[in-house]
Amino acid sequence: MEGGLGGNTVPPNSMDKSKVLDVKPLRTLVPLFPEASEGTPFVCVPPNGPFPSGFSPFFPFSGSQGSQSTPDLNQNDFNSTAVPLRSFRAEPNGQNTYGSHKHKSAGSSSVKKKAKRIKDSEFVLTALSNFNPGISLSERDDGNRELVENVLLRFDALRRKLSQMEDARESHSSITKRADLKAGNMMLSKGVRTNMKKRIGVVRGVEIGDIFFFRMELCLVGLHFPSMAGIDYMVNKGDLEGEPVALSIVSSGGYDDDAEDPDILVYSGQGGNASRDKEASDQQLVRGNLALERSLHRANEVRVIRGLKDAIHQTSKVYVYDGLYKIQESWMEKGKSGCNMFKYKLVRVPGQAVAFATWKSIQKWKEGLSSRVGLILPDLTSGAESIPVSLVNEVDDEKGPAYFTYFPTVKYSKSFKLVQRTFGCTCHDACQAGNSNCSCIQKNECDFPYTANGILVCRKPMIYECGPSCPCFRNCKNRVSQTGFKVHLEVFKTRDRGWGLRSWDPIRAGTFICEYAGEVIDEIKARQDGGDGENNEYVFHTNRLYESFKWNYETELVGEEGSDSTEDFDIPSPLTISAKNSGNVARFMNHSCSPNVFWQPIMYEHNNEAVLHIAFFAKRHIPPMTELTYDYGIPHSNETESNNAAYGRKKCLCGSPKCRGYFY
DNA sequence: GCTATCTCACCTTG
DNA sequence: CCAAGGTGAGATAG
Repeated sequence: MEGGLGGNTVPPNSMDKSKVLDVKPLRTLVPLFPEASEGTPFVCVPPNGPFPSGFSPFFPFSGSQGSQSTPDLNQNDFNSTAVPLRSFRAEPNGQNTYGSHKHKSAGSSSVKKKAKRIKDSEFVLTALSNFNPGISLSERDDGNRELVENVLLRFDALRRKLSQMEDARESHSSITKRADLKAGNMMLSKGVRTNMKKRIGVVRGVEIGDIFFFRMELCLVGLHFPSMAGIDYMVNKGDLEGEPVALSIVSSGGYDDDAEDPDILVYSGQGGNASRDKEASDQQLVRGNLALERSLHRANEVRVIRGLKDAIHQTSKVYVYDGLYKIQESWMEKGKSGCNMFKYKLVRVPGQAVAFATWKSIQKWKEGLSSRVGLILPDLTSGAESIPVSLVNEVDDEKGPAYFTYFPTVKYSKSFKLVQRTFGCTCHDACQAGNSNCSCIQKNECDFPYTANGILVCRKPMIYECGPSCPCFRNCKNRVSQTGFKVHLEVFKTRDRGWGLRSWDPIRAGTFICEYAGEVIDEIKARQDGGDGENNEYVFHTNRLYESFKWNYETELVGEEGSDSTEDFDIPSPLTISAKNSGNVARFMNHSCSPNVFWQPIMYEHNNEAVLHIAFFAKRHIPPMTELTYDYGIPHSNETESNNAAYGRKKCLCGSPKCRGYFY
């Protein structure tokens, strides 16, 4: 699923590709491509192949009682490492020594220690005293895909909320702005975590190619525990020698360890750095360095997490889980300071899904050092967006989707106006998060809807942005969805679902992706127009039934009263947008029953009229080259019955374990 | 031998 | 560039 670039290029069920056109900028052309009845993106083919690997069978955990038997099918972590480590054998008393905290009672030692640790931060303790993490003790030890995603989702929701609260405070500098650490601490202390048991090799539920944006996230899902240190290891006291074993490393680019080959990593040992009150010194063969040395001899697999600069937020970092490596050799060399440094050469275990290699390729495409295979058009928007959108087909010889006019936003025809006369704010610089006088912020229940770097904090029935009618600066932070998309998108041919949309850049949860552009039409007219069902593609409806999901933070975690409100919102005025003739990249987003993108209504002023837009945001962190999908929803039953033809059911090929089997 | 507490270093983050 | 910051290994004391 994730990071699936390349792979096997099996030609799909072949359609007639002979009617392919010469390639010209799409937006300027009149539609002349085949009838929608042919070459429609939503062909009905039985799903081929099994579910994506790493998806353990669906296992609901929301029931808070601890279901003891976590399904453990093929992911036996010890088997898969295939390295018989003596230190892993049970001790005489049958206990696996390290990390496997004993479940004597709810107040096990580690929990007690945590509680003590945060005792001075009464905010956390009082707010959380009755909190039920919904994760059983056994699930805390050993995770699965569902749990990992759940933990990451909850962490980020909390982190965004804490960021928002920090942003709103008066900015005297003494206040710490480390929402990531605070959120991480709260999660850990309340047991919202998984894979707590330290282990060599595979971590259940974490897939190769998964991305993270904070070191705390690595810790919460059990991939790499130290919040700063680059080497994680464990010392097994049952082992006579008491030798440490390296488990995982984070390569953050702090030391220059660059290799051409993406399967090779030369990693520097830890320590010896000069700091404010310390001279550079020789590295010592202790801690992590010792563990890596021992792991070289034991030949155990080491997880590698590669830290890279985030393409969208230049100042921050992305971490990519790049799978298992083995240490091939180690040596010592003089660093820049003239002191001794340890070096470890790690080689990727063959046969694993690609991850970091994809990133390397993308980097080369961007720098123009290598050309994108299957590239049809470098920019199908012909410059209508500030960032080009590639059109690519690596699968067959179809030369492009049916023609349409590229139009970057939503068009309201004169006869149809969803408008109310309102006015924007009166701020004369950039609207400030804590400014209670800004009327645009007031409309958002006095919460600034975005964090300082433009990430959506919460889903809401409506988000009010500052608009063209507001006198505030154009770079006001409350204009996220109207300043064009920031990720490098690509329209590509999928294997069995027509054309799809994906991104070259890694995308954080809450990132604005694009809006749904097109012509606003009447729902009734839409039904008439869409008479044969096939024409119903490229239409977006707000008034369908959507599967509910939880994305916002849990109110009890930040000490707010009241139970969490539902996130099933109604749109007061239903909106139907047709992108059949003109639209933007959003029209290529396919349906999935486990989508990674959701939509959010946004309103802002234009010529003193409030206009509604539909904006798409990332539901979770999305690795590069992962298809972007959202839930198309289900038409209300009276419509499906009376208008079955217009809302033709299509077989769903999303492949998720929760697949409903069809979509509309 | 065990635990509680302290100190320090760690490829952090904005 | 810097300072606040969480974690856990290791040291020390009881």
